[in-house]
Amino acid sequence: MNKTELLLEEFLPYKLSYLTNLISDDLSKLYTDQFGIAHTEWRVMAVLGVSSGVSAGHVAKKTAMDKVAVSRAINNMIKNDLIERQFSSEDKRRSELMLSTKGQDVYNNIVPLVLGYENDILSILDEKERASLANILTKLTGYIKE
Amino acid sequence: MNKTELLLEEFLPYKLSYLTNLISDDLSKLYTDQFGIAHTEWRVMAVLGVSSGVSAGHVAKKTAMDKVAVSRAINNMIKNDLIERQFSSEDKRRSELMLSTKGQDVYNNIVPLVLGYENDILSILDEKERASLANILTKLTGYIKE
DNA sequence: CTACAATAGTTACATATGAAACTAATTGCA
DNA sequence: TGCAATTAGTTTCATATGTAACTATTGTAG
Repeated sequence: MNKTELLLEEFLPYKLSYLTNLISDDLSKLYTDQFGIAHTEWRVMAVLGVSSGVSAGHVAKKTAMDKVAVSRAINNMIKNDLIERQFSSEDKRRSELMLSTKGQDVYNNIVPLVLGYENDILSILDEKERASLANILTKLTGYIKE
Repeated sequence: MNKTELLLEEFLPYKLSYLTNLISDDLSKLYTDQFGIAHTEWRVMAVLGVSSGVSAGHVAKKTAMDKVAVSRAINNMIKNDLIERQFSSEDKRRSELMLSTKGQDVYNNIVPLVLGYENDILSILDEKERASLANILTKLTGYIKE
């Protein structure tokens, strides 16, 4: 028996989007208020924190941001001494990005905050629910991406 | 044992946001491409589709949009004959909104499309997983809103 | 009553975002 | 080779969004 009526409160895309926005707002407080890092910049930073030397294109793929947004974030972060960039000697188009000392320091400060936040919200779920959530999100994501 | 390292792929806020964006992009294709309805406008429409005569403020609460966005969407939709507005006789500030005949017609066309989409993506989950997902999202949302 | 606070909605401005066109470098293949 | 197609990243422009200030109306304390 399929639904024929649309109630936002019970509509999965709406519920997902609502929760995502709540979390996203909370998180951005953590890095924007205290470190002046914009949302897009944080995502770039999160990639460079684990994989140094990668290109802007790689960052775009990892963050699911478009290349324009990534380009802007990167140039801004370079201006603010958070990132260092060189261009590959084999392919002068390709950038090689890494966090600067300052960037690494900011990153080291933010990571525990955001992990702490994740930990906090996951605390109302039991072990089984957490696993189930992760599993379901992965399943849905995989399916939608075809 | 808490994590001390941040891997985007395993970070709940990221996973949620990623999936939400995929779904949101798919959905917006359904109403933007075929009906020229913008994302914010669709959310307004979704509220008016089930509760007619409500105010802009009410729509804002239901959709979790801010009042400026709602105001803009409404005025645009009025311009496009999707919505009719009168102002309450008791309180001349408060608007009373309803879908126009055209708006109702567009709504009637979109609802089955978005419900069909929801149905489609939920099809890879079994009954238990669906219930679990709904339950967990509600739990998390409730907790974060305090 | 009157004046001040609160509320509904709009406008203005500043910033963010996305699509498309562009530059520069590299690759591929006739 | 050498020229078209591809790729990495940037710039431009048009649109979207959020914050704060504003208008109009209603509520309320004195």
